[in-house]
Amino acid sequence: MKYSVTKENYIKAIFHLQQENASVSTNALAQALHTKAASVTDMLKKLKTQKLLQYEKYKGVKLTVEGRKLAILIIRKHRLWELFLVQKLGFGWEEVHEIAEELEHISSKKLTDRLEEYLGFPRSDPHGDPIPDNQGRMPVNKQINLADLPVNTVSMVSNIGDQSAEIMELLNHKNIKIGTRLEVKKKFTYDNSLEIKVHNKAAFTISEHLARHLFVKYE
Amino acid sequence: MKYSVTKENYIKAIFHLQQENASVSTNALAQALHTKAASVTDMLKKLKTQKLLQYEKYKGVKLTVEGRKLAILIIRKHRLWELFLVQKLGFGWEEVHEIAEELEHISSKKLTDRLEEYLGFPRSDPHGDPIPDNQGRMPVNKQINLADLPVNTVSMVSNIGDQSAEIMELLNHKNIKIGTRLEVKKKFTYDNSLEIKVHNKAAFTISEHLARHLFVKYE
DNA sequence: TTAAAATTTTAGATTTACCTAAAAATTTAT
DNA sequence: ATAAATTTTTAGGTAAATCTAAAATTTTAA
Repeated sequence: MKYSVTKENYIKAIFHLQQENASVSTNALAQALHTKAASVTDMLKKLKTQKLLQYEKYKGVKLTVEGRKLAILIIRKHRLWELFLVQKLGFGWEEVHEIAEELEHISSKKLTDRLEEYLGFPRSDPHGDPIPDNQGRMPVNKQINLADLPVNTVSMVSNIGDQSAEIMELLNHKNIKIGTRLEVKKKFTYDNSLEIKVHNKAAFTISEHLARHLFVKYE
Repeated sequence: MKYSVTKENYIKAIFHLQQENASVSTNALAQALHTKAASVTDMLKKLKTQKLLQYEKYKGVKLTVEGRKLAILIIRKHRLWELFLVQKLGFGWEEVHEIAEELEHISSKKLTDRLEEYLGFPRSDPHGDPIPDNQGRMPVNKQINLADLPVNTVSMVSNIGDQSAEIMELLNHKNIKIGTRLEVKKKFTYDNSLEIKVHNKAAFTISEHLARHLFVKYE
């Protein structure tokens, strides 16, 4: 079955918003897709008839097994292309997201599988997100929010929970990227800011807001 | 300026049909794009207002400088991706055309230029077609139709003038591909079939129809 | 618990790319 | 040169994806 780019984007957005099997609201989708609630309602009806999701008026939406499969395939392609752009074409990891948004809709399954092979069957993309295999199995990254990391524990930045240019600017300035090893030295309860230390450089402070968007692995 | 995939396909088709600055007919376009003449007329009006082409009712269509630039960019991307698929991902040269039809619409200019660099600034694609550079300059391949090749002249297959699976099947069977060195041993005026000889294998006969779709370089 | 607020859906339009059928213009062939 | 054939355009309509405005439903909060 072949779906339009628009439909694929709906499915992907629902997948990303659908935490713990909870259903996704029309408004949340409208915001994520930069469109209006009325448009979302229209589209959900169409996607329902295509059995990609379960939808009841006023009750929100959940992906079916079929829908989830499609979402994972799109994410697989997105992440493989991101890694290709960084690893083979020398792009910076902060500039590949936008290009991968287009490449993820290229349909050839053979291309996806060959690309994966060419990249050596990677397990995660340049942002640290896991890459689903060609059976749709997604490796689970045991990671924790930096704000929840105990003090004095060495950890490695494994994920950035936001793709905006703004966070990238800040992280570049602070010299933090995927793979950066750091530990939390102190937590300030006043504003929940954190004092962290990278490698053996001088410690510095980051906001709670930033910490909440950084994920780390440890032990 | 960003154009829809459909519009890009119209521009590309006009470019390919527009020989020697002659204008292209509505019907020819309809056939090339697998659509109807009425739809073509509609679209030509839109593309005219976007200044991509010159169009007068009943007089056919020609690309403007702007339109030609766009066409060449699309062809550049198409051919770079084809080469990438063959050279880096190990695809057969007969299976890449269809995939490149999708990849040629990826918009990032930086991606195109990086891909070109990654491939070592190639001058032609796996079918032997020249790849335009990032200034839109297209190397001219001096090639001749195999049917017009003088007898007993060693030449090299440089281009296949048809992308169909059918011609590929035949060529695979005959063991002919881009780069194959061959010479014409005899021309039969009865049906214009040709006896050709590849390397030092036994000579065999090909139809005029096939010969007309094979292009070679010699001297 | 019911009124106000927020969310969601419906109704009715718009734009893009396409279609068929019929009219208009051009080309070809007698 | 004019009638027939062909090509091209116009007119009017459809489906996909969007919109605004208004109605329906659900949630929240006094």
